[in-house]
Amino acid sequence: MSKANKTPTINDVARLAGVSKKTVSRVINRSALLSDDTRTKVEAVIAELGYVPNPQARALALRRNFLLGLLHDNPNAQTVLKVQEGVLDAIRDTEFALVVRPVDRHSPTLLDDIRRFLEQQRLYGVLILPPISENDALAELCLEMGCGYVRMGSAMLDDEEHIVASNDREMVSQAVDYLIGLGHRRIALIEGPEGFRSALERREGFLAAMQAHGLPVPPAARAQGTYRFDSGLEAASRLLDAAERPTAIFASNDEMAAGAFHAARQRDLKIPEDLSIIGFDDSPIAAHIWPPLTTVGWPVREMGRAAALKLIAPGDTTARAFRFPARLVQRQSVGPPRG
Amino acid sequence: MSKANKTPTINDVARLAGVSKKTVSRVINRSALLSDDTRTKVEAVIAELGYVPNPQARALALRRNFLLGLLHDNPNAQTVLKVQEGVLDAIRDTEFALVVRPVDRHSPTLLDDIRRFLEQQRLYGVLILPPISENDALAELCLEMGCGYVRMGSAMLDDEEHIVASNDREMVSQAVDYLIGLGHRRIALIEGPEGFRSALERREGFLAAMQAHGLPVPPAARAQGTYRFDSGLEAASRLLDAAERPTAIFASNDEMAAGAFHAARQRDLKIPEDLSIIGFDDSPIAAHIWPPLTTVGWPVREMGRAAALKLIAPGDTTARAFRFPARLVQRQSVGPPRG
DNA sequence: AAAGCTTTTGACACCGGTTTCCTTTTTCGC
DNA sequence: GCGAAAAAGGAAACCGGTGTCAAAAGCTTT
Repeated sequence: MSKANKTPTINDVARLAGVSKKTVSRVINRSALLSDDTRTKVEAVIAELGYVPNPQARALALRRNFLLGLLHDNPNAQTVLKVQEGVLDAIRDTEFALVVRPVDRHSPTLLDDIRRFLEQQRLYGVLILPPISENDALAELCLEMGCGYVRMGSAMLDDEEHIVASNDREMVSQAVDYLIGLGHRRIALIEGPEGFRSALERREGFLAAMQAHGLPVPPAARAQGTYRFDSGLEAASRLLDAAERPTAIFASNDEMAAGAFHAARQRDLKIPEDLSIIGFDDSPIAAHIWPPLTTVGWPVREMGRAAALKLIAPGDTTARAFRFPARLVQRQSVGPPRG
Repeated sequence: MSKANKTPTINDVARLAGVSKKTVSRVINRSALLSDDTRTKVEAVIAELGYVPNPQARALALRRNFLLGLLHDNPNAQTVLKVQEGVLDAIRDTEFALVVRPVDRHSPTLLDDIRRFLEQQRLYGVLILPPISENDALAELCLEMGCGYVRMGSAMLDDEEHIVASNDREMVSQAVDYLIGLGHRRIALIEGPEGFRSALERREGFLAAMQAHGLPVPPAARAQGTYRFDSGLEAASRLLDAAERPTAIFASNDEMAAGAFHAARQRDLKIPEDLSIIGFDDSPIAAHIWPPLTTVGWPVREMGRAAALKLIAPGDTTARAFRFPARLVQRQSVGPPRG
């Protein structure tokens, strides 16, 4: 009576069930060494009281908590959210929760900020999204702090424990093969910014496919962007004003592809009749521009799920895949070249 | 020597400083009753050891933790992420962290799932994003569980403690005034789905502005969508095929506006010459379609920050504002009507 | 019935903080 | 110089769980 209305603790359960705390603890943790009798009895009391173990107390006693962190630099809102959903898929029905932490890639105190964050929150592990997942110092920091980590991205490192990656290079090659198969010969590339592993992989995939078919890639058929809309517009403008106008463009992400759409429109080029465009990411924008953009999509949500599983169930071999296949999403921005 | 490499605890600090735990605790919590002498001494040891208090132990002792939750139903990735950033602005340099929890609005077990989530994580408080922020049962659940909460959205309730809202109605009115000022008379509305407060507010804002100018809104000038791209396309198709074709359309969000673009294009209507379109949200897509979409943007990040402050510093009156102004973002999808 | 196992259970210390309450020291007025 | 009040600091209990280890109970075996 007197202690009404407080959330019940393990002690309350123990008292009501007439057993010790430890026994209740055993029931909670599904310990094998328990008679069915006591188990049933304790479970009844737990149900009656609506008892839920206090996660902070557990975290303290076990000397580890059940918080996963997500470090990201907002490259693409949709991607970040899909990863969050994937992580949630993985931790559903567990006691884990997901803590997010946006960071500023360009901050000079980036590493210190993250260190303070890890010290303060004592996370079980963190997921690191591209592009900051490419920062090796960050991975070392996690190691040093004894914090589990998984890096996501289009990385080339073969570190099965700490990497969940897509296979950008191969996918871009396939996309370019597809263009070539349709008859395109003059295919231009809008590549991503220097220093991004994804930009590198996509470029290499592009060049490899062209070379495999013996097609030249003159400097005028390559332009660099920043992964942003404006830069795609600019890059495409340069490409389309070249002497030998390309009949197709591969853009290293959808935003830049959208910029290229704009550049084509300014020049009265019809898509896909005068110009085919392929993007990368399958972001929402791809479906919402006109004509809908053919692009390469990677299974972000599944990757988020796999990354989380790698942290919380490292023994689970079903989650050991670490290189995920992407697929070409065919919409309406690609056709055979004119004539 | 022997206990090397473990993260230092309050006991280690106490021993090295030659004081009791309690004194160290006093230093951490900036208690007033302490001599400067001891304070300096203890602080030196803390710095030397790189001691950081264990948040789980603190949470246990204080009977409350420092976790804020974000409940959302992914209406719009960009919005969710901006809110996350706003919350991070608010909790920077505090010990709070942000836990995210996507939910499925249509799940029959929605409330139970959230209840379990709150029971398990024992959050300090939660932020609820639209559209699930409109669910009153959810707010009651939080109250019942003793969990602080703030609802965000375009709500009409005047509950300064628990609401952070934008002023959709007034903003839509202004947008429509703007169209009328340019000379438009036949203005159509694509409204959001039944049951969304935001859809309601935006519709009311639209109708109020039309009525204020004595302009009729025949049934053929109204169509309902689901807030999704496809529905905008369909709705606009109906509107544009009506006997009296409108010269301007207000769409209740940007995605549907993008769908309307598509419908206009199918009918060879030029934007803005033949048809002006205004959207709502200022989502990334608005800047990435062609022509760039004039739209109404609301200060999502600031609202996220305000919502978080309401939870963690309820006394702070600078954050008491609860109705945020939106603003018209003028791009290129609006012009005077032809002729 | 006693001895010897195995299974089940509980007492107690501990995780790393905070709170309560009490003792010691300092300050200060007279 | 003394007593009293105020300031400073410490001992022990507590928050709600888990780990260790030993005791109790149940079951064979002889």
